[in-house]
Amino acid sequence: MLRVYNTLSGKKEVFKPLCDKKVGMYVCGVTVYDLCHIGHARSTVVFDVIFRYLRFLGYEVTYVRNITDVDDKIIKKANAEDVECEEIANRYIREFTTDMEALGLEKPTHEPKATDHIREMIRMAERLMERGYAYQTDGDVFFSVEKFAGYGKLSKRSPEQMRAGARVEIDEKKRNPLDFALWKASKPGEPSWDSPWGRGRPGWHIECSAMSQAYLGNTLDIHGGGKDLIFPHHENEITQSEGATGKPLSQYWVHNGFVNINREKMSKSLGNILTIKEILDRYHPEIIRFFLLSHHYRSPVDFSDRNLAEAKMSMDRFYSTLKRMDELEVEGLASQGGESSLEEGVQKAFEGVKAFPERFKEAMDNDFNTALALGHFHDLARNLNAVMRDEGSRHDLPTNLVTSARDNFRLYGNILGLFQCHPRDYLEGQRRRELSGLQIAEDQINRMIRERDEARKQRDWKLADEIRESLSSMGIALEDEPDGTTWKRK
RNA sequence: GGCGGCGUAGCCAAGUGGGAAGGCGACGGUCUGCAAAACCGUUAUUCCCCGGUUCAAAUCCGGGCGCCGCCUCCA
Repeated sequence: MLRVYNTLSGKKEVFKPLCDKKVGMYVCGVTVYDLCHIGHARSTVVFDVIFRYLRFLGYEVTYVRNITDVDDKIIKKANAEDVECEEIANRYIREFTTDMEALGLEKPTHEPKATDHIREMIRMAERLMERGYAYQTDGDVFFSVEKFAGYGKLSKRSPEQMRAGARVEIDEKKRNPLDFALWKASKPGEPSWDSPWGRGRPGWHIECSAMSQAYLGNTLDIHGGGKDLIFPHHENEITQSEGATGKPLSQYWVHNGFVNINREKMSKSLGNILTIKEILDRYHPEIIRFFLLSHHYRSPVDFSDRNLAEAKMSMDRFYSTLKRMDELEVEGLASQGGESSLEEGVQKAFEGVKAFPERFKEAMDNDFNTALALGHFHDLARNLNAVMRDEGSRHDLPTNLVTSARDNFRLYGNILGLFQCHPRDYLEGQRRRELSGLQIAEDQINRMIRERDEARKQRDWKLADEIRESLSSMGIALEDEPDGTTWKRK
């Protein structure tokens, strides 16, 4: 039974969609004015995993992730480069799509752009005018916060509290400083659309209210996004949507925590923004996913070389285990073994493999505890390594042990977007990334490995060790395996 | 100032009423020409501090200390 932490109630609640087996999920996507960073990666990976897990549970999920393509920052950038807003938006939509594919994210069911739904936004603003929640000043339309009784219920603060510490700019056109724009009169040089209030463009929050309604109806099952969106964005969405429809906007509100860089908040002003592209240059996408998923989605995570190196080590270990299993499958195994006659270690591995699906599910059912789920993968790998390590008897392992273990990695790994590569491709992909930071070319490494092999055949251990030491000083570590010597970056 | 969250081993990190998961590191061992990898073992009598509730608290309540986020169209 799945339980989900709901920001609205501040508690974990049993997940029960409105409509039996169907789930409507809306997640706030990106504003396309710049390259995406590791924080966007976290949010999209977290909701990608939630999407996959819900489908695994048998739900038919409609997942909507919007693209904000009309916004102050886009306009600013377009003016700076003296191009159309559309050009900026399209450029960064392309980059965003490339990044998402690289991270192995599934495509949402719908990815609507704000500019394709202006009509719905105008209609919602009109409705709010009709119902007395909104007012017009010149060409602007504002939502009147004090008309909506529940204002502050998501972010847990009252309008009085907010006014006390208000840092919002005083806008002469607003009746109350906390009121927010549904529609903005456009200035020259800005994109604009016809509306009952003259040429203008939508406010930020209205796009999500209008698009979630267009694709998923009045009440969603899950509405998600980064923690920073709780206020004001999601608070305002609730206010608008519920003001317009009289129905709850979403049953469950899910928010992911932030990514810090070396314990500092990532921000433009600190200049420590790490883009997804920069990280992908150095780490295999599954390492990034593993790193993100080894923390609970609501906790902050700290991105640092040390922490990423740790994630890499874990992934290397998993793929070494997978590689060993693949080799065994190719080399051939004993046929189905009767479980009763097996030795203790094999018995234990068998039990681990059989218990895995239940353990995995239990972890994920508890508010998507991916960190615990990954712990179970570690247990699985350790048990398997233990029985595969003995060269003499490992070919006596029962086929069904190895195949069901492999299935666990493939099937449950898929929910996390991990362990989906061929081990060779993973190891080589990561190695290629690491080589680019070193002073040595791959063929030179291979040449030195051959020389060392020759020396070892002659039992010239001194020369062999010198070559190994020489490579080591260049950051290359060697591993002698039964079928030859491989290398990796230290 | 208001609101919210966090503090678990040298480090990373689960656990939210009754066993302190898992990983990294370290140390000892098996294996190896020596290594590495892999495996085995050891590594938190105790969960920031002080009180309280309870048969029982890392977990609930009160107070303190420390860190962080939001209150700015930042995921």
